[in-house]
Amino acid sequence: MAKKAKADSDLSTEEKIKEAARKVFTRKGYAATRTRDIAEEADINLALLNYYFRSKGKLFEIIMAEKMQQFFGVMEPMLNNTSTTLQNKIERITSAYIDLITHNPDLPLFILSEIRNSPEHFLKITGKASALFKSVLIKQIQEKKPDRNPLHFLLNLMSMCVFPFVMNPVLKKMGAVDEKTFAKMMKERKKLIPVWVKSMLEAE
Amino acid sequence: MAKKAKADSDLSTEEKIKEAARKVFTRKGYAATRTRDIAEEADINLALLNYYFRSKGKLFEIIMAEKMQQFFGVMEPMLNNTSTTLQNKIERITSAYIDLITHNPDLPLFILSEIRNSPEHFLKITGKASALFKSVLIKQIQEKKPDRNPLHFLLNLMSMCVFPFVMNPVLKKMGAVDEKTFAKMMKERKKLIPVWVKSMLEAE
DNA sequence: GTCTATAACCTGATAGAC
DNA sequence: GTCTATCAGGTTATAGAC
Repeated sequence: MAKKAKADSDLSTEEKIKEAARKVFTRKGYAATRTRDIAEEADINLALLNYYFRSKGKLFEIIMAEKMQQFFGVMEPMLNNTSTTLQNKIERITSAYIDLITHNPDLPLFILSEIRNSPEHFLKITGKASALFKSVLIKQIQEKKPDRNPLHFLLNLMSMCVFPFVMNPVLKKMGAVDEKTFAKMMKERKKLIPVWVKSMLEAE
Repeated sequence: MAKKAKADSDLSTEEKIKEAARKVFTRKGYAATRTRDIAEEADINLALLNYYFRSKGKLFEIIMAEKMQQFFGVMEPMLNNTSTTLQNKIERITSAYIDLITHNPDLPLFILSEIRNSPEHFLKITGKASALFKSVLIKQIQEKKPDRNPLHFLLNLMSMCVFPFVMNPVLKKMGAVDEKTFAKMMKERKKLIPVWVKSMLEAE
């Protein structure tokens, strides 16, 4: 991720196709995407897509795996870090999610809707739950609220970070926010969400 | 909504098609849905779909309008109610959203992803923002936190109610929750979310 | 590796019999 | 109103020339 300044024409054909596929698949979803859209976006001949990736489905699987890693990878480095406080972990996760999705606004809706439809692509995430529940992060939450399912708080954290981006297109079309206001709000939320989560963990 | 016990065979052909369209469209989205899927689900002949609704697109518009009303209608009755406290409004909105989506699990992802793709279907929600910002609900939030954009709190409320349902398929596939646990958690959240929102409004 | 042309298939929609 | 048969158009994928 050091240098992303390369123009499309500097990339190999294969990478140009992948870059175009990332863009089109995440924006429109698998079903609404035509291989022609990808070819056009990549500025290459349609036949080359099949030459490099065999099929639309194969290309999709590659992009999907990549995007799932991106989306779920945010929490991973924080799970078993024993040298940070819970509050610090929450701050880092908040910041990482808001930064990631700010630069990939289509990511959450893509992941969440494609996972629901395609029963094949998450063999890679299956079974990660045990690792989650044995994590340091979960233990730190349980110390604060031993009688409550700790998933509640993880869900709240993710909800408040991710869901506003999912609502953003709707809010815009309602005229409730413009792009500038939304960006400003999400920047504010980097500070606010950790405060809110803390107050939730102390509530009742 | 008094009696939903009618079997499919009791419904008119037109209503059977609409019922099937609700199910298939909300589950798979517009692009991934084939008119043949709907016909099969409705147990009718494919040609009848066009006989009653002219086209796939026309049928979709009907279902979409219905579903948008369902989704955004939840908040409407609370917006300008002058005889309830903020806390009471939050409790009612929470309860209404969780009940609605419990019975229509595919609703949020359907609304949110179809709105992003189709630039035609929300002429009906466009411009509702002014009504929102002039509402009693917003004023009551501003009384509590005058210096903060009140949208933050509405977003938090919706996030915590809606987003867990959107994550549910993922959580299931990870093995993080089973159906029973999830249902139990969402029932708990009816009580918890209002408490959490209250603590957020008093934080800092 | 890249292109053109086309095959093979799928999907929405309709014509016309009943 | 409902059915069968079929058309027209679009989409993925490949064959074959360069």
